Amino acid sequence: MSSKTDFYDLVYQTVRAIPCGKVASYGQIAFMIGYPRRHRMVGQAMSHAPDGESIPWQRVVHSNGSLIPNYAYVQRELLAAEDVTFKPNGHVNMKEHQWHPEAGAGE
DNA sequence: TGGATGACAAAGT
DNA sequence: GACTTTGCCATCC
Repeated sequence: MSSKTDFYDLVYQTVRAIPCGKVASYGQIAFMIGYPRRHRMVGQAMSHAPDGESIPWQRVVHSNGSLIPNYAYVQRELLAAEDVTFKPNGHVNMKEHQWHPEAGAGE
């Protein structure tokens, strides 16, 4: 317990708990699992995350709604399939799709 | 052991 | 609204 591995595991479970058509920011996830200062670790957790575990990493975006520069193209396709809408500048409509854990998918 | 790096965030420009 | 600088924490060399 209280290990970095557990932190990653919490991230994976939280990300996996994101409902369809919703997105969450790194800080949002880090905060809800109890580590508001570890938003960086969330990103690293995703980097080390097993993409075979059905982890919707594409639902994880910047607090600003911008996608991951290196994966923006993939995210856009995946999120578009999730019924998520984008702004004319290519950013996610956080206002409409930001995940609210207490609104239904609460831990 | 110490320095550099990274799928970032917040504030400032 | 988009870019730049600073700060945070764990991992890699």
